[in-house]
Amino acid sequence: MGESLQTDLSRRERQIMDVVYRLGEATAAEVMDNLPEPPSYSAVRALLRILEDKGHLRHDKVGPRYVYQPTVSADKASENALNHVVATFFSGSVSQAVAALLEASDSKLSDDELTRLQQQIEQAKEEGR
Amino acid sequence: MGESLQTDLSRRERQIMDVVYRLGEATAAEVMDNLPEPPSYSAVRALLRILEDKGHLRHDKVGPRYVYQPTVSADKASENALNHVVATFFSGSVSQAVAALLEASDSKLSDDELTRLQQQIEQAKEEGR
DNA sequence: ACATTAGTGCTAATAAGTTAGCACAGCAAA
DNA sequence: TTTGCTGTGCTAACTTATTAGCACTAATGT
Repeated sequence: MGESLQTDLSRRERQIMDVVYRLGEATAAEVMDNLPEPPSYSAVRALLRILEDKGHLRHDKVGPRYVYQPTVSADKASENALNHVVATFFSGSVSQAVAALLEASDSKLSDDELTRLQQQIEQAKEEGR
Repeated sequence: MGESLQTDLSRRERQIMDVVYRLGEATAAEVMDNLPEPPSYSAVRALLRILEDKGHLRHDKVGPRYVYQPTVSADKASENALNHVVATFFSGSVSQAVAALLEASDSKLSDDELTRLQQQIEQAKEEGR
């Protein structure tokens, strides 16, 4: 088990999980507002319940309304998502994926960020010994 | 328009596109072999035709059979996929995403690969001025 | 030429996903 | 309390996705 999100979920369910991860946690109304081709409020609520049934979400009741959160931490989920992309498009090569990430968005990365990355890589090297 | 793959496609359609991207190109039989919970051959062919109708795939006829390829290059598609993950899980921060990539798989990255990455970052810095 | 094999196209049935809309519960303001 | 607002639960319709199965075509070997 592992990368269920990519494989198990229907179109809408995935869209909703994406929104919840983007926001960290979200109410039905917030989810709806952040959905492409927004469906009805009722539809969103139904989907949220289904996702909870399937174990992907849980909710706290805060005030009168439900606030949904992922059951799988953002860390794990992002790791799964990245692994999936790496496997699908980069033959499992993390370094190629990183290269693509840098290339696709070189203008967006500040000098500071690049320097920070270099430090992280340096660190990874040291830990590797 | 842009990141349609993440948003537009149904579960099976997405699975199939993933397989085609993993393999670069594929026949119906190859797609079927690489699908989770493999559906019938007939089902796969139907889906391939639908994906072609929607403009995500095209085929060459090689010998008696069709070989399907993505209409969107792997480069573009991977860029879209990465951007989507970055937006969903890392608030748009490429550097955070790279960090996660390095961390999740530090054991898998060789010293050589890390060095190569550092060079790429160095290059990105220079291009940025 | 003929039979056989391996492929595709298509249509109709089934299954799954999605939606709308009504019923009910809680809370706040009059 | 009663009214109105904002939320949820649920069921039944509906739409879309998925599947099976049969008809057809092209290539291959005899």
